[in-house]
Amino acid sequence: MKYDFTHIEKKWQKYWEDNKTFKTPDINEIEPGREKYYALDMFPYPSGDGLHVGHTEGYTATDIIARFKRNKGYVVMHPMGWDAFGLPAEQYAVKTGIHPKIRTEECIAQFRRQLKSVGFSIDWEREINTTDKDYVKWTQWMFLKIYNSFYDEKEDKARPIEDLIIPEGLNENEKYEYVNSKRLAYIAEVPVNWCPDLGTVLSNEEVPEQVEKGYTVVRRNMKQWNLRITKYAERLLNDLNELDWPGNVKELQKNWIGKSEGAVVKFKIKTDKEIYVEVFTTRPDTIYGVSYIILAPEHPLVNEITLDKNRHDVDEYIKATEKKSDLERAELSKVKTGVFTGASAINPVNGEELPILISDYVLLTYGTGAIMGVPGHDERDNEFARKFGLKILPVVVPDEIYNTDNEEEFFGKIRNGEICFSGKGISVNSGIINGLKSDEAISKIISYLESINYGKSSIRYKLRDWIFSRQRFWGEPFPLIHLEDGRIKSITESELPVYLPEVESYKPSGTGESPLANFDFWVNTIDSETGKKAERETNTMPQWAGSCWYYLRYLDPKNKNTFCSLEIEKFWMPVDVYIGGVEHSVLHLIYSRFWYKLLYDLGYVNYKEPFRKLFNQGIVLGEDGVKMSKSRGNVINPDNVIKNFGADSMRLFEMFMGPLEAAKPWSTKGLEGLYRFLNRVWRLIIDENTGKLNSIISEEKPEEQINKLLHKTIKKVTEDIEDGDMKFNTAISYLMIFVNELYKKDKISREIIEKFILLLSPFAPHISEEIWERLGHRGSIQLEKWPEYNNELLIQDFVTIVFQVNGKIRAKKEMEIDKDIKSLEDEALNNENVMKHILGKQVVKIITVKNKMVNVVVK
RNA sequence: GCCCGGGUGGCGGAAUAGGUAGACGCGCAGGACUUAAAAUCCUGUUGCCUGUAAAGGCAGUAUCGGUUCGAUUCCGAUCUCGGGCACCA
Repeated sequence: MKYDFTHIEKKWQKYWEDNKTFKTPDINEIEPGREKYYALDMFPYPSGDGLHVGHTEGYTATDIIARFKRNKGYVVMHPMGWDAFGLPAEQYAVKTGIHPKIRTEECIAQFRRQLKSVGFSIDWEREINTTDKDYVKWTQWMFLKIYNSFYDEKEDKARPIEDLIIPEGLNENEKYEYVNSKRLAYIAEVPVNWCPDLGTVLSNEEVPEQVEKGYTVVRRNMKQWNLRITKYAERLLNDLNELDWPGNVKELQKNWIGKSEGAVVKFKIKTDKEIYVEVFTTRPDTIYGVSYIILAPEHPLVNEITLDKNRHDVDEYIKATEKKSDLERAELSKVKTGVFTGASAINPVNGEELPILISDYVLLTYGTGAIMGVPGHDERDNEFARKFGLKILPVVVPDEIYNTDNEEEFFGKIRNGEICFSGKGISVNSGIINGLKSDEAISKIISYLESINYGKSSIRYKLRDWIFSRQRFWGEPFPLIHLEDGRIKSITESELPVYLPEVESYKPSGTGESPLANFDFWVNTIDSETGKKAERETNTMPQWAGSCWYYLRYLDPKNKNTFCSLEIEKFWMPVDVYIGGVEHSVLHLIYSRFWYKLLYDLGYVNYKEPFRKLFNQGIVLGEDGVKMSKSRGNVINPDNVIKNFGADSMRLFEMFMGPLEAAKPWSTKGLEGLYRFLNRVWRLIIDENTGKLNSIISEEKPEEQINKLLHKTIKKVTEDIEDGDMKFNTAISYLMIFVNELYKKDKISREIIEKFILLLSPFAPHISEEIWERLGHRGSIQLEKWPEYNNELLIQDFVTIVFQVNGKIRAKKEMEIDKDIKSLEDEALNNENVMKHILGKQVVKIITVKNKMVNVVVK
């Protein structure tokens, strides 16, 4: 009987399903003291294209770990679900008039079938779908918790809005406005990325993806819902330290959060009125080198301070800026532009008069939207000053130039714009901070500015609040209503979920509102508390909403009372290993961390961080070495691979291609190699004529040499799975070496074979189950104990000693282990080839490393 | 421009508390089995040179230099590929 992978794989997939082999026990069924392991995959968006080999690569890695941990005695959580809200289903609905829910179900069915065909050890009873009413209910519930919370700066955590202390003396309306201004979800007129083709706004993070697809994105001011993620900037940054994440992802998040420490400084505007402009700077020590002030064109002060004679130019400039998208603003910026407002400001440290300009290289959204121009020590300011002929002053010198003969030359070069020094050094021409190192100068000048009430230290982040609304149909509606008096109110929890209507048209409204705005029957509602007329909020949430917390719902998927019980959450969280694509490094992973921290603040979860260990799988390239794409026709379909070679071969090959994080090309030839390996395993153990065990398998005790190799293999495979590097390629190569060795034997102990099959089983579970059964066992191999290795058996009797002369290898010799240094050296010096190379030369010294090498140094 | 990560045979990739470079697989070449092919099995496979052979020599981990008895591994400079950020003051 040949290795009939199709038959074997179907048989065991059915067995696993019938016997609920991978069912994770309920919390009260778990024996006390048993260790848990939570192996999580980034759940897929079920697209119409079906699963691709990139999905299966990451999922295979997680599955290997999950299966291994079960064998190791852990109670394992290994679930799967669907991130099913999303644009493709909606666009399909616009085209066909079929409700996205229906299309989504079709796609899910396809994905589910495919995932099952790979043999992943998933507990399918925990399957979740972000578009289910039950799931949407809890996403909306969480939104309400966020909406009804504020950030307590003193306690540094979110708290329920009821705890907010409202200042005395406010009238009803002011109270309402005050509370709204503190909510962690708020509506605001903000510049957004509007995509006319899609009829929706996009988050900054989403823009590049859609632009790549050929959609245009423009900048436009719109009222949008925002989440105050910026309140969590510091915690999101600090808590990265405790995570076992790839360094580059931590770095990416760090850059994204973009913390800068510096100061805000007030400059008085030279008029008879008391107006000040505030700037943010990381280098307040350069304040004596300021030669002008620049405001962002949108800065609220611009209109107020502009002189009549400059007004025309300023207005023109603002108009031109408005037309530019962010992208253009950045790109065109190679040549800096700007105009004078005619106004000037006073430098608080020396009374200097400074012209005020506007320029689009200053961004309203960062810092205070205004900067102090220090052209001697900032590249951008330098470029600007040279273009506009503004004065350049040297106020910092590098340590090595300070107080040397080169100082004057350096000053000259700064003044004429030849060089710009943005590093730290020593302050000069700087009044009270002369002679101080930059860091000291910074603290001293800040103290001084504080003392005269003209500035204070300040920390700024690049991270912006999260624009949380989308003008789409296929997303979670906001559980909010608009009353006739214009007020916004959250609906009561008992009314959740607010689900999407059954309609026939999904086209954008054209007004910039969500398609939901088209359906009066859905929009018009009644405030359940007062019975008054109200309209539903028609925006929907972004796709990230559902993926912010799905890993929690798996733990307690059927709970009607809460999204996940606190006790269950405590047992299973945090996630022990989370595998997915690097493209989610800043989007999904920062949003989920934020969301989880918020739930933590409000007492709904037990930990500070959700994902203890993160790993990014690399992409699988096409056979031609470039990214797989339909247009190139180099897409590999897992269905075909499984049909032709089996799921076990595919799993094995995807792990054998190389380290998990690397981008690697697919190779059908390579896949065949792994298929060949499995055939070798099969034929080694099974007699192809009878289907019974091969006659070379004996009940005798294992032979010593092969037993030693087995234990070496156990050690390697165990460590490769456990160490977290996800280098399964080397584990598999050891399994191959072992099989190659077995092929040289004419008798193999059954014990050896059984342990080997256990080692193979996480990688190639179907064939392993089948062989395990044919070896006479009942029940799944998943229930067996993982083999342990015996350290004593790892000790080698012989080692190869290398003999070198002057570092060049001249001979090698097999020698008994642990030979003393003297006998190693004697052996080396007596070696024919060594002698040849030291002949006629003087031996200077001999360097010997026990069990490794002898190096004879000669002159 | 800035930050991060890489450059090892024909290919995917092994091996770094400095100590046998190229494990394992693919491909290729030769052989066995077969009428033949496929499948399978065995042998070889970094390059160059000497040698019938056994064997030996030289070079070699992007390039150049350094430290060392010894460097793919450590240090410096350069080239190059990939990813991220990109006026963040």
